[in-house]
Parts: sequence; C-alpha cells; structure tokens
Amino acid sequence: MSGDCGGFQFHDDLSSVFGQRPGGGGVSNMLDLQNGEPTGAFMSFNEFLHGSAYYSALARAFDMSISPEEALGVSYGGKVTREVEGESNNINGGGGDVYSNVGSGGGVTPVTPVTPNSSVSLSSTEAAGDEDSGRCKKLDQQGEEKVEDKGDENDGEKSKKVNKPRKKGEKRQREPRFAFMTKSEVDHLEDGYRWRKYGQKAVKNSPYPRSYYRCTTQKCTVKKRVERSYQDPTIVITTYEGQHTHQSPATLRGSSHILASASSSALAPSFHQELLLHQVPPLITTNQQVDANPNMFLQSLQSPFQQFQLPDNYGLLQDIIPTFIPNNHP
DNA sequence: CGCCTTTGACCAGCGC
DNA sequence: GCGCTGGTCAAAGGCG
Repeated sequence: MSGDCGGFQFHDDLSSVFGQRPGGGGVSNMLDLQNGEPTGAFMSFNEFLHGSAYYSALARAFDMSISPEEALGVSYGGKVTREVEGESNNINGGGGDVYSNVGSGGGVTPVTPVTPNSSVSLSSTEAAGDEDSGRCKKLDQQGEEKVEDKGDENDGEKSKKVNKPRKKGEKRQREPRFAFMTKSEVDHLEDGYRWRKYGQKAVKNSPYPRSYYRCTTQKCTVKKRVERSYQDPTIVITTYEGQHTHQSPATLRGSSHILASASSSALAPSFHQELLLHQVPPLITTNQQVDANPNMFLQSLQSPFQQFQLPDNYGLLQDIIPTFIPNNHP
C-alpha cells in the first residue's frame, strides 16, 4: 500500500490529510462554508494549469523555493513531511487541519455556473522530482511507450492487454504536481481543458473511487486524478500532474481580453480567476513561515489581494489564492 | 463516426 | 516469494 507508485506520493497523504474533517482543530473552516448549498462553482484551474506563466511560476516556486514538505505544510502541519519523503505513514489521526483556506465566506456567486464547489486548497509535492527517484519509473516509460505500444500491439494476440515491454531502469522525470481540495458536488470539476478518463480505481481506506484523467490534447501529457475525501465526501481532491503544452480552450477564448475587461462583471468566473491568478506570481516568493500558523498565514495574505479589486463573484479564487500564495513577506 | 466512460485485467513497487 | 495497492491499458459500450 504505501507503495503507491506514485503517483503521488502524497496521494495517500491527500486522502488522509485532506480527508480530515474540518473542525479538528484549527483553521479548517472552509468546508463549513456554504453548507448544503448546491452552488455551482466554476472551478477554473485552467489558467492556473495551462502552460501559463502562472503555472510555471508556481511550479518553480514550489520546486525551488520550497520543499514538498513545505508546500504541503502550507496547509497542514508537520506529520506530512514523512510521507512526502517516501514513507507512507498515515497521518490520519493527526487531526492536523488541512484546510487553511480563508473561507469563501459566502463568496458564492449567483452568477456562478453549475459546478458546485467553493473552497479550494492547494498542495504541491515533489515538483522537485526527487521522490520519483525511487519509484514509479513506470510512469516515465508510459508516456513514450504507450505510443509505441499502440503500434506494436499487432498480433491480435493481445491475449493480455498490458504486455508491453517496459523499459527498466529508465526513470522518468516527475512532473510537478499540484493537488487541489475542492468542496464540490461533482467529481470532475470543469477546468477549461478536455480530459479523458482512462481509469478508475477503488482506493484503499476510502469508499470513493479515484478517477484518472488525461488531457486529450495531443502531445499533452498532463494527467489528473480526482477523488473524494473519504472523510468528507463533499471534498474533492484533484491532483494535477504535468504541465499543459497548450492553452486551454477557455483561455484561448478570452485571454486577450482579460486584462482590458477584467473588472467587468460580464466576465465568466473563469476569466476573473485567470486574471487574478496571473497577477499572483509576483507574490510568490518564498513560503517560509507558511507552516507556522495557517491562520496567520492567511491573514497576512489577504491584504495583498485586496488590491486586485476582485469582483464580487470571485468566490472561488478567494479561496484559492490565499492558499496558493506561500507568503509575501517583506 | 468520433469521443468519452466503464470496467476488468495487467504491471510494478513495496512491505512482510 | 507473496500479497496488496496504485496506476495504466484497452475492449466494449454509450452518447451526441
């Protein structure tokens, strides 16, 4: 079990960590917000994820400025560290509060479309790619081999599906991964990209299956996993791996106008988010102290964002941003 | 017809 | 070595 190849070393962590019910102790109030409201939150991480500067900046920030542990620490405390380092200790019971989001505090927008969700939290691991050193080479190979395989699968013999030659010893560079914790009623949040589901697995210790998605754009190897917190079904944990090599349809659609009309309430929520997210990078510096007191952290983050004159309905971002930004400490 | 989801099977890594 | 688990494949079927 611990042997989760991978994908994400912290996937288990995520499950357990994100799975912690709010109220455990500290900061986690995000889940309590908007209770029972089937609000549709349009989760537009696309801008965040597509090959935009933001993604790169963020990845870089996590990768170079902070260790995975620290990144994770943004949301929860120390126990996690070990997992990130390769141990799959269950941090359950840690009671640590995972949610560090500033509540969306009713930031739910009436105009928000159908995707339910509200609060979001981000975590990042192993952008550093170290972790993979020990495992999951499989993933590396697949990207490339997969292609070959399809061609090779000749023989109609395919008695068994997966009998492709896997190169051994090859390591694949771990792609930066980011996990979002979202309160949502739908598993697959709209993020502006097109995804194809390629698998679903039951997750140990969780009644909810984990779904595996792959970006349908050719040559784009981005993947994402979606699973629900087993402790709080209203929480969806979305983990992105890799970096889009293209722009999302949503972005293409309006990116050029964003800056000009960003403040317009006519913009779709996603655009608001995009704008905001793109403005964020400068704030990403280091996140020392992040692991201190989430509350403190969040509080310190709030002011910087206010300068953006966020639209009334930026609800989601409201939650996302604070979590994203490690810290902006002078 | 193309795209997507579902689903059972396979593989690799890890712990015991 | 065995069993467990996560991750992936690919056939089959559904849908627009």
